[in-house]
Amino acid sequence: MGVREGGPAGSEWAVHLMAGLRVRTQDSVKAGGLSRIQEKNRTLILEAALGEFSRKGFSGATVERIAAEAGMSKSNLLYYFASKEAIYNATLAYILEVWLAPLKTLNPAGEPAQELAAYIRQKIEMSAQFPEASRLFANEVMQGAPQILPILQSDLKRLVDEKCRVIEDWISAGKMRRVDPVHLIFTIWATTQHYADFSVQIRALTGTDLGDEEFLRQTEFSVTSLILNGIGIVWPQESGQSR
Amino acid sequence: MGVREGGPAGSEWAVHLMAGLRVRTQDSVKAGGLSRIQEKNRTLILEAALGEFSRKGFSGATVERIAAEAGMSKSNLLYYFASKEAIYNATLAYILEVWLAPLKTLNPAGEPAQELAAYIRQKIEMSAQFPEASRLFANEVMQGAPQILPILQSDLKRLVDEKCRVIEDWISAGKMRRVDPVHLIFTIWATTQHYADFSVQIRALTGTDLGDEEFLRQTEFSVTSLILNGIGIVWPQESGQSR
Amino acid sequence: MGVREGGPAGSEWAVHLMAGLRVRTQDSVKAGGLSRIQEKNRTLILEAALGEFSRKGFSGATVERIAAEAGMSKSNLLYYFASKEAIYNATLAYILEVWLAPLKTLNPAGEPAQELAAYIRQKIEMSAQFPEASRLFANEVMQGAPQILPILQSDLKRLVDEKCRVIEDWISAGKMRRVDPVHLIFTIWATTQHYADFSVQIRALTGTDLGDEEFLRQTEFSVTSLILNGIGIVWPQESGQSR
Amino acid sequence: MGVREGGPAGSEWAVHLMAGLRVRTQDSVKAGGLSRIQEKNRTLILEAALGEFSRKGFSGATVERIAAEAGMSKSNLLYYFASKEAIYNATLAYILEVWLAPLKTLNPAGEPAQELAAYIRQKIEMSAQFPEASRLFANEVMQGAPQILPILQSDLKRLVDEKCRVIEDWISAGKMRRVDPVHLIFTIWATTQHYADFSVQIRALTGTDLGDEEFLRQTEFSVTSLILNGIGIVWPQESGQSR
DNA sequence: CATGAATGAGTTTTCATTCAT
DNA sequence: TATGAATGAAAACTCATTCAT
Repeated sequence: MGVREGGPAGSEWAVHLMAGLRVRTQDSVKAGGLSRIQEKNRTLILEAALGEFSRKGFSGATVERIAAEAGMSKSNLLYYFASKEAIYNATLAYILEVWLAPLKTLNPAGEPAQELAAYIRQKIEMSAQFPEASRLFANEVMQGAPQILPILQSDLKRLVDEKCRVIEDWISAGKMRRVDPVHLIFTIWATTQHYADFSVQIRALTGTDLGDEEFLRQTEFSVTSLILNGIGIVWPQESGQSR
Repeated sequence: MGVREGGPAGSEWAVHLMAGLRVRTQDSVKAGGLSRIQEKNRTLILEAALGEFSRKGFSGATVERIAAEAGMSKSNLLYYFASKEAIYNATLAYILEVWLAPLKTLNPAGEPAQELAAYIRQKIEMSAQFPEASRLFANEVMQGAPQILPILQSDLKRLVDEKCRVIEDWISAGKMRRVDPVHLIFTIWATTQHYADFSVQIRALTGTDLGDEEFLRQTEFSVTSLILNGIGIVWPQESGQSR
Repeated sequence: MGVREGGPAGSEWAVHLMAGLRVRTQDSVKAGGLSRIQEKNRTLILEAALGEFSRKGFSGATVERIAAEAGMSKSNLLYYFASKEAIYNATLAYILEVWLAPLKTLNPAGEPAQELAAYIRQKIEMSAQFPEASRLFANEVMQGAPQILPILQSDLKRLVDEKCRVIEDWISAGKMRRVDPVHLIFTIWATTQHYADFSVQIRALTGTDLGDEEFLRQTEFSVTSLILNGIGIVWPQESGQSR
Repeated sequence: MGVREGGPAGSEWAVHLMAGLRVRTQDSVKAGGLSRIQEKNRTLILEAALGEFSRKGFSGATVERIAAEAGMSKSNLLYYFASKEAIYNATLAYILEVWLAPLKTLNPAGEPAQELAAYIRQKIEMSAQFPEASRLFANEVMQGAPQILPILQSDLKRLVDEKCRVIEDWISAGKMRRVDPVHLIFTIWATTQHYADFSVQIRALTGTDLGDEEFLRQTEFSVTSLILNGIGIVWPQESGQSR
């Protein structure tokens, strides 16, 4: 599971995002771009780091294990990233945009039913495909967001404010029940990410998790229908087959 | 915030639970009982450990900081608990029962509206009063539940199965919309715990968190109303003022 | 040679100074003083560190070698001093006062002949007994005095300014030739310390160094007579036998 | 200050010496001579190395910084010099001859007043123009002269012995007071080099150093007059303006 | 019950040097 | 000539744990 062993990415937009993200990650390193080999190694490292950090947290992770998983020597890894913290930050950056992207797709011109259903579906698919990213992000925030707090306060805040206004407009237009938009967003985040972050618990209780196609569909359906009903939108049951 | 500096406990049952837990935790340690001072020190350690582990995770926590926060020497702390892992396990145990208690109160004989609303309210109040416990638990599960997986698979699974049956009965009785009970439970867990686990993010986006009485009420109302509406229960709006 | 293997300190004032210094070093650590064992180990470490740092410089020194020379494990050494830099600073402090002390003894009420002769003699004996201290100090200053620059600019400057005024007074009183006092002080420092700092070169050129009693006397005589004559003081040849 | 950024060389003979040295150093490298670019790069490296080694000492210096300062890659630098130690040795060689050259100019046929005054002036100007060289040399000797001890014992010893005989002759001829010649030489070295090696301390105490023309003249005057008076030579005050 | 002293295993990092192109 | 990539050995810490008192 996760970026590394996820196989061919399942949904179009996720592939697209990952591709975009990589490009951006690259040219932020040095003017002039990276050599083929650098690009390859950086990616290997970041994917190994994502696994290690999400499994063990920052302190529990070791540079040596990341290097081993990336198939290179510790020294060589440190040739690419100056320190453990630098790897960690790069890994967060590697993930952050992808992780926050779905919210951007919420289209003010669309109908809340379709828009929110699509958003929830994307979030759940993210949880299914990139559970490690979800856990890494959760870990970072739970420890007080030492690295990304500024981003949360600026970029994310701006984005959330904007989308809250979209929801307000839908409410004003009578298209959905009056709810506090920010709590609606939190609810969507909470429910969808829960399936990635607590997958061990979910597996302990249900015997399966989002890695299973069938369970994924069920989850998508349950969450979407509960939330849409919760905001007073009659949700056409025949969705959830989108994949 | 948290167990230690929680100030006057907000709700009756939580106080009751904590008190109960303490007694139980304490006298389950060693046959023969503990001296007054032992009892006091164990509690000091566990509360310090809760803070440290929840802030830093298992690997990031240090025995020295726990000892310092508990106001004793490292050596003395290790007189009470044989190892860091032992402290960690004791801390988990210290918390687990309290953390899982609310679900037990779901009364089959009650009406789903009242029962679920009460359950949600309890969970949110737990998040408000014991955010460190929530984070500790989340951390443990996210890292694969190395210590508590067996408990999840046995005790928790039994409890969840039982309550799922309760919900099924309510559905069969036509008292609520047909939803997958386990997903309903997950949704309640996810949304309520989210406010504790991601409080830094919530604060970054809203400027406040559950520590604020006003925000706590808002959250309680939003979450409860969304979920109850989501399962087809008309929820009397004037609740949420229960505190 | 040096503090450690210097045997019983040769001259009274040096012993006195070292003793004074130690006391000061001790109680600057923690209120309440150090235990017997701590005092012993701190001293062992500082003396080992003095040797290592003076031989290899800060970068060339290794904590492991200092620990070995102090007869303890690296970890135990780091129990006493938090870092290599801390050891280095403590070593500088351990030495600095002793190193700068002789200048303080320059007595305005005395005759320049006696006073300066005594000062030169002290400085040369310092070089003979604590060549490692001299080299450590030289090293520090030559690398730009990263640690002690503030002390040079404040304490030392004050002291030098004061003693320059003493010399000015002697000049005004017609007791010595008109020279720039600060250059006189530099000349005394330079010549006396040179025998410690460049002892390897001196040994290569003369076959001996200040460790040899005979050479020590010669040096004392040559330097004192050259400088005193240089400032127009007829120097009674029978001194230099003071030891 | 130093070789690199020395600006317009102050005195004729120093320029001459440096020039001579360079030629000699260069074509002594490899039989067959060096290409234009090799010659240039070797010089760049040696000048960068001089700065780095004199600032940080051998252990504190890094090949990478030398390479950076020389404007080339580490790998390329190591193409020119097989190892860090090789660079260090070459840098010492690059400097040594210049550093020791002034003593050679002491002319037995001349008058001690002129000869010694000229020698002192040369040494002080060396300190002013090549303080880095002075510090490098001091560092090497203070660490036990690991690289140049043989040279000190052979070449330098021969030279010093020879010049001691010159001084003896002057003494025998009644041209100066009876002093131990070797101590006289040490005194000249010590005083003149002190202004380069301890320039940070000098600046801390006087606010200036040999980089300042005015201070340079003062120093030259003070040191020369003190030493010449010290050996019983009446020194014509109006010199020291030679530059 | 309590603590200061000591330690060994592990972890991050630095850096001279080598390799391949 | 020149350089980017890679590495191994060393070094400075960190920290849970043990020991002695």
